Amino acid sequence: MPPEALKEIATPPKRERKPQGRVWPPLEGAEEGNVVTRVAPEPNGYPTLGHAKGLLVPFIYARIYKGKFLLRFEDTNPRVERLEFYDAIRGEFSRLLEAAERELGLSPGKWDEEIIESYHIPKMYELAERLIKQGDAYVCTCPAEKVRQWRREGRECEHRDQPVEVNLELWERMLEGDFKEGEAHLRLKTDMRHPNITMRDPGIFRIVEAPHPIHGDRFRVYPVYDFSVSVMDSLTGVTHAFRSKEFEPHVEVQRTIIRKLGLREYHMVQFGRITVEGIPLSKRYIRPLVESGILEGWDDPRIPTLRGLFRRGILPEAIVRFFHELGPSKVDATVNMDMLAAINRKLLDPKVPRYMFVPDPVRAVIEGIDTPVEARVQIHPDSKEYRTIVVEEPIVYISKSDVEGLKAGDEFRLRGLATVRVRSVNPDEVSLILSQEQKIKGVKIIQWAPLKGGVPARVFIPLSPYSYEMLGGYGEPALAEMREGDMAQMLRMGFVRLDKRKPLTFILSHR
RNA sequence: GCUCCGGUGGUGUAGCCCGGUCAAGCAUAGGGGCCUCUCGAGCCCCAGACCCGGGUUCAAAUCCCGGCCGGAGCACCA
Repeated sequence: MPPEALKEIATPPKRERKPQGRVWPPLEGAEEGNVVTRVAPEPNGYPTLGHAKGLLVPFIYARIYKGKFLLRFEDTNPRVERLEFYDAIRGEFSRLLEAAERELGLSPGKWDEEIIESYHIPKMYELAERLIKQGDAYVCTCPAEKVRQWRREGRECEHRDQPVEVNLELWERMLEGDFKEGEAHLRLKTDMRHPNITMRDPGIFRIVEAPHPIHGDRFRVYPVYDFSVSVMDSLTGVTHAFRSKEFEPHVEVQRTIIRKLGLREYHMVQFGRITVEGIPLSKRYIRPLVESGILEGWDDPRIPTLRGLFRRGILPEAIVRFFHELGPSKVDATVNMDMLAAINRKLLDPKVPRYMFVPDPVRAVIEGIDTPVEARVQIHPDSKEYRTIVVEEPIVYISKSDVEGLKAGDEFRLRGLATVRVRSVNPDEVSLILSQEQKIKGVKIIQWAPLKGGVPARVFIPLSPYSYEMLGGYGEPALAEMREGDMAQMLRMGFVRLDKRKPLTFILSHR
């Protein structure tokens, strides 16, 4: 019997491991090559982690099935939309998609086409007219309050049965500007007693008297969400329209619109929203914090806007990996930053240089060391490259937290410089003496900075949207050569991104 | 209240549609060990879950019924 066979008998049970890596569930009705998906953000703010899911889920499916992916701006509520947000969305989405191509091999890492919904408003007017002529839509001039109440009660108002000619004329007048905002809207005629209240003659066009960021005052009648998505998705060839699940009750409305217009149908897929443990994701909560100055801005590293995350040093690649692993689940997920951090760390760890930074510095005088002396520190544990630090005087900074608990006789090593023994500890100065035996193994190794040449720096530690900690101290001279945006690991502290050079300020990404 | 959707280890997910191969996979967090002139990293190991109750079946995480719990929506916003 060959030894391998024996071994098999001896240790049989080990089951084959299933293939690693996340495999996404198949998309209903999808076939390779015929899938078209889209992301449809409203340019009304800076995109957040929540938007990243809305971007990545349809993108990933589009690429899995070698289909098309569209970016469509849903800019049909001019009151809240601003030009700067179109660009912010383009910019942040691009970084994510490029990262998706690099990380997951989903190519091409960009959208295939950009559509701005507001340019299609004239087409939507035509369709509205068609609905009116078919008797499927009517102009209602009831006040909002009454409509709300009657919808709830399932009552039909007097406008519902107006003749087509009257509706046509009222519609014309809406377009012409005979009505003010709120005075008239076009409603789809469905069923005022439908169990799903959103289905009770939903409004499909309304008047908005606010300048549009692109078109100014060209339009005053705008389609309502349910109408514009349905029409746009159908007209642009979308096969699978993704939405976070709060839109679920609208599926029926949208399907009805499509059918009444005789347009092409498509799949509607819902996915769950994500919440970051304790951190507000929605603009509603973030905005007041920004406006009150509690946050530095929409790119504050304490909030999960994409720009905030990037500024904090979370790589777009990490965000992409994160959502790829989360999958398209319909369950609302509460995630903690630990997961994102863990992914980011794995990306950063192999390629980011190491530096020494001493927060809360305390002077340490070393007896018995000949200065000047050159310390050699490894730039990265896996590399053979070293950096030298010139120590001109026998005095270095070490961190207060390392000093605490030290007592005479304790031994530790100043990384790359010397192994030392404690002679005495005073509140603002530690007295050290060079150890006889310069051992490295078995002793605690700590970071330090030279008294002369040490670079003042600080590290911003995000704690919550409302709080942070700022650690000041000295770092090794090489910190002065870093460029804004560079990533590094501060030894025994964590990964940081250089936020700005004057004063030298790092942001702690995570440990 | 009404409509819809979900409930798999501490957390997030895979599996469920097409019952068996699930003594349930992966990740993260937790515990232990090893390695390392940093570490909360890496490597190895350990522990940890199918909401409850019925039913169908030789067989149920998977199908059916009931319950419980959770989420979303109920705007002339998206």
